[in-house]
Amino acid sequence: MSHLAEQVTTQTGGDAVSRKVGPTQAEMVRLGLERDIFSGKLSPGMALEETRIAGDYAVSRTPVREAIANLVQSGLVEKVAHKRAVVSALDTAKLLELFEALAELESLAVRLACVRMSASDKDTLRTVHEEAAALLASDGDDNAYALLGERFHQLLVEGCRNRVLIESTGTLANRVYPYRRYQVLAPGRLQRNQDDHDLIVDALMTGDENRAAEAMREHTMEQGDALVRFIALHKVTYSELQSRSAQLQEENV
Amino acid sequence: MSHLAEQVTTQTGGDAVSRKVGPTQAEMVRLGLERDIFSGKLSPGMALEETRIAGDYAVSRTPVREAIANLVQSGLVEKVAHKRAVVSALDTAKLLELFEALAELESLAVRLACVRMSASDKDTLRTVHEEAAALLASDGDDNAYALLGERFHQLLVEGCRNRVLIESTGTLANRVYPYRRYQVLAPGRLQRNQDDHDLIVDALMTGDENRAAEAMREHTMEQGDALVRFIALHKVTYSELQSRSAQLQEENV
DNA sequence: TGATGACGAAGTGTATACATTTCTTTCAAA
DNA sequence: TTTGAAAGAAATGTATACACTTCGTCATCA
Repeated sequence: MSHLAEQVTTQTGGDAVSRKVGPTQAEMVRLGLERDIFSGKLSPGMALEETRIAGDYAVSRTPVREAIANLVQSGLVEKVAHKRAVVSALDTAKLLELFEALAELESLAVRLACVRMSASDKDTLRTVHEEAAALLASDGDDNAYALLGERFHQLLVEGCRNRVLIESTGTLANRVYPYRRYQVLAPGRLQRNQDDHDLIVDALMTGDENRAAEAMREHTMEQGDALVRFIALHKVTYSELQSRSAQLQEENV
Repeated sequence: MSHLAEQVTTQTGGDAVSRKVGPTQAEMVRLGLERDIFSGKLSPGMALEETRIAGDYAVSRTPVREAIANLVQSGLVEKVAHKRAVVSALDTAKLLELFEALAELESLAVRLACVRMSASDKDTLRTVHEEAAALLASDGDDNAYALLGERFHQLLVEGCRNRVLIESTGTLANRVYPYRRYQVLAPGRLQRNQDDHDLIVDALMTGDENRAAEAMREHTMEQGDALVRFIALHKVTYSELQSRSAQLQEENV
């Protein structure tokens, strides 16, 4: 369910003494497809052909179909009967609605976290935040900074201590994830991001739940607006990225 | 996704020759299982045996497995590899978390609906509310009142005009639905419910979004608390209901 | 030339057979 | 009597074959 890296064990056929137990084939395919969607190897709008995927993963169509069915329910893939499944392609309006909902959920989670987070968890959060600040100041690796940012968000949301809310937030976050990679190019975004986090941490430490919730909502909504603006401005580039990803997958057969 | 009747469009209609086109077998099985879960014919904790279900619906195990996979992702059913799928059985803690999240989502939806609902939609809402009041005053059918109540909630949530939020709210509502039927027995609940709705409608019509949102949250949270209290008090009865449901299904083969 | 309908290819939906795992029962030993 | 393990039964996971639908292509006709 998470977009974080997950290992996919590739088992070459004909292994006589292979370990029987372990992840299901369908599970492995699902994780693989999820990763490809998050990484952009499968761009929004691209079709998922069961036969091809079955070939890629050296399994039959049955587990592939099961994997796709799961992705459909999680919102990452869309499908209608007798037609090919496609990676969910969100128009601008839907994308904004998604961000609005996500912003409200995250805001709510932070409000609850303000009261429910343990002192040690707050310490961990502050540590992560300061590490990110140091990394940004030293002009470090963007990817490393992104990972810290994800950990920051995860700690924050999990602080609400409500498994259902955590799950719902995660689902929505996953649905916007395939689009987020398009906005890392925007200039000054990282510093702006860090400043937002600063506000959130400050309010959280003060115990001001209203301010923390408001900061969180504005933070996420700003990300959504920025993304939509970026896509609107770079419509052509976006289409190019899609087709290029399609070619890439073509070659990887 | 909703517990309400779902219509699937059939393309080639109207010809005398019975052409097998339309809803997929897997879709039909999914809807059937969903209905059985909502109606209580399949109680939380009960196992879903693929072979038996396949027999009941006169299909093979393949569409049954697909249907179950969907239900798993929607949270209505839980499953681990190589073990039987079971209808999600929520403990008291999880149930409270579910209601907390649902209450917040519905509260948020109502807050947005306060501003975004059209005048005609507000009129419809008021009409439904008044019909319910009349039905309750005349000591009418409980089932009819429940249906009006669902329509009331649906109108309210859809008033937020955010498809993602509507979908998320619906998903959570579905997950608590199998448990809601256990609380209709509580005395005075209907009148209390109607009073709550009164507060919500009043605040909504006034345009007081804060008051409307607060009324909605308290309304849902109260339902959750009442349900948890009821289950705690009637633990034995609850178990009896479960086993009796199991027997019922046994006979319906 | 353009529209239309039929044909073939490709892909999805389902049934069935087989493989693997888990559950159950039985029997033996402490 | 109780515990434990092993064999059989039952259920799930996967592969494969086939049926039905959709889509692209091309031939036919206005």
